[in-house]
Amino acid sequence: MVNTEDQQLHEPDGDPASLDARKAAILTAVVTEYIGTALPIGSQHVADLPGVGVSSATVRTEMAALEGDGYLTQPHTSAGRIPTDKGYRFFVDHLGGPGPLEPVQRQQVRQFFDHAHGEIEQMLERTSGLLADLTDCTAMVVGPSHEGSTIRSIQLVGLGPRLALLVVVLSDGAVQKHAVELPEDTPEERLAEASRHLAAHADGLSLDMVGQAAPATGDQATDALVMAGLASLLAIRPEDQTEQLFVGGPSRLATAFDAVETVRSVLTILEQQLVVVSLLRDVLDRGLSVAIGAEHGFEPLVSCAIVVMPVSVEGEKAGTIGLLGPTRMNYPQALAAARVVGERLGQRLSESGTL
Amino acid sequence: MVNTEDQQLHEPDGDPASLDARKAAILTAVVTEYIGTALPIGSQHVADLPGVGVSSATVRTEMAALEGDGYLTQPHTSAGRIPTDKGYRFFVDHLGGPGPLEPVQRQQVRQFFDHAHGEIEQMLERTSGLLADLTDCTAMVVGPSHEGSTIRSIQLVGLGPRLALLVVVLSDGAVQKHAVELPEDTPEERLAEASRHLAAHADGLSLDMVGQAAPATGDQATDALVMAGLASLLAIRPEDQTEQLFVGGPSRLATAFDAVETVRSVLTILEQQLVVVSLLRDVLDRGLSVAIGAEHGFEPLVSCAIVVMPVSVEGEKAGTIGLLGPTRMNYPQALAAARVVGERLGQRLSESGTL
DNA sequence: GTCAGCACTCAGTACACTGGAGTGCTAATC
DNA sequence: GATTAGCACTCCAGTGTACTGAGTGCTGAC
Repeated sequence: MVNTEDQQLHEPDGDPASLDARKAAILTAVVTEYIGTALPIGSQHVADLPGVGVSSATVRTEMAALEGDGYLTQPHTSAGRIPTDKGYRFFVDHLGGPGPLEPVQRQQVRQFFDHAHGEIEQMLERTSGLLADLTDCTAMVVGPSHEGSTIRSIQLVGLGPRLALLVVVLSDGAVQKHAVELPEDTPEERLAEASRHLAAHADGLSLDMVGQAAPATGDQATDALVMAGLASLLAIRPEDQTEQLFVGGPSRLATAFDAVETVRSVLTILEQQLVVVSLLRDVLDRGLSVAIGAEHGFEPLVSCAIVVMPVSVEGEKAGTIGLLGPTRMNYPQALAAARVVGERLGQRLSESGTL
Repeated sequence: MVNTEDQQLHEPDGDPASLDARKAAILTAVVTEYIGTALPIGSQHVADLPGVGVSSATVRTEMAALEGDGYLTQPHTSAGRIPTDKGYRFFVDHLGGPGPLEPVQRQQVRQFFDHAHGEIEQMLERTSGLLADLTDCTAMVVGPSHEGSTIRSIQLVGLGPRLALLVVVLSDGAVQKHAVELPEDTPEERLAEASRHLAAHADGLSLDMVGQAAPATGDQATDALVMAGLASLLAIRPEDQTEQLFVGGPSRLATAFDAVETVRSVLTILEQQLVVVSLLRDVLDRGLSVAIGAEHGFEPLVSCAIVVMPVSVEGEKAGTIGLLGPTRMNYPQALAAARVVGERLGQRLSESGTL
């Protein structure tokens, strides 16, 4: 009876923002403790925590109310409470910012970026490893999209009598290559000649635009080469133009879940780059930085939570960072790590002018 | 090579090459059945199999003998037998060749290589996926080493006022790139000029040799650029010159093992590219095509078996294929898949002239 | 040498019992 | 009216016992 009234008062239709201070404190305590121990949390345990200041009996009534409102649940009648996805959601929404990183970790990040240099792909790959180390989650790093970038250089390099490699450098520093089989033995000079024509035609264009016919060169054999090069360019497009995904520390999944079947299914998802990339984009598009349980609408990952963080270079979106863990992942830590690494990565990318 | 013969000729104790026909048949039956069911195999079950033709009692005595010789073991007294690593070793050594592939799979391989084209890295990556599909093991594909290959093209491409990208094309079709930060704003023409000098100096050299000082150009600013380019080349060396590793289907590990801890530790190994690459090389160097349990001497993988297969292009070693699974993996199938895919991959690589 | 028969072993399952952690409820207290 | 101590209740986890059945080793007969 009392409960029903309470529900109607506090719960217009599942308003997670309105919990009185004590309920919020207890819920937060349960979430924090459960994240740490992975064991159901009992009322006594919560009452013993500093800062709660009420007896276990009071905690019990509050917990019962929280369960009624869907923030907590019990594995079985005589067990402690564990948070529901809604409980985690409240927790995350009321964190008040990502919070700071441990000094040791801060140091680790600084050191990493001080020593990072050279190739962007390699750096992204290693960044995923760093994130996995920092958070004990599986990390996903999506590289910048080549969508807006234009061709800075295009060149045919002879590798054999009938084989050449088309090497394209984009304005964002990406390099694409494609083997071109030649119909006939082609001397080096003709390749160079064709390269010049291709470059003249394609320089400054985006990969999408380049397919249009190039002007004739006057020499038939060279024209054929140019055409072959353009054809290869077209072949690149669908395959390699999507953002690259780097997954770091998949083994952490086996630490996070103790059901091998869960590990298997999540690993299977991670093997599908396209799925992962679009999942991250999807979460980001919906304005979330954390997707808990079923929130992302992707059934195979209901037992997971995802933290996303855009990486931007001078205001432009230049990639995404993602962290994948169990719903009871350490959100403050994960958010902090994602934010710090995201910022530093953005800086690093803008320093090396990759946009 | 020599090792294999040696091993088979003088065996320390208990000669694995000499088991009488019936023992061999029973051992083979146990291995085959256990590979299929993952359950301990009882004497009755073996006696029921076609081709055995003796009673369960006889099978029992033979099994007891096989256990005494270390080919079989019992999880507990009243259970059936499961093969030991020595048992698997005997099985593999007496397979009499990899055996054929299922027609469906053969078709799958053909189709794959008919549609494979373009980038070598992408092809290797997909090959690892194909192998995982075919064998239900985790597949490892090691790309060709760039060791002997020489520089075919070298070019500085301007990406921003103070940033250039050094793009190096090797004779085997590999493309390496490295960001070069420029001390001052550099016009396009000077980059081109420096590129020409770099190319003249480096063309035909291996990456190892290129570090030597290039002749002066006469222009100081250009010289500085050339030096910066050479410095970047040196920076590439240790990092990226090792063979690339592509891992396909790590989720299969979670199917193969039901202890989540095993999955975790094997996944952790797979995250260390260098370790995996050198492990595969090591097994290959010892002349083995299968390493079972502790045979590879790598403690974290004692519960695994590894199948390796060199990929060669016109007699030259051009990469390695590896399959990783539990010791009770399907050896005939794995060997068959590795052989067929290895051959086709070698053909494909030689067609596209990547050596 | 092979095999049917038999006693034996032991994992797995089912069942009952217990201890303890944790709950919900209620009545007393502030 | 909110808080809390007290209490009865629930249910998991752990333990002990009994039973089953798959599989073994051994033995004696063919």
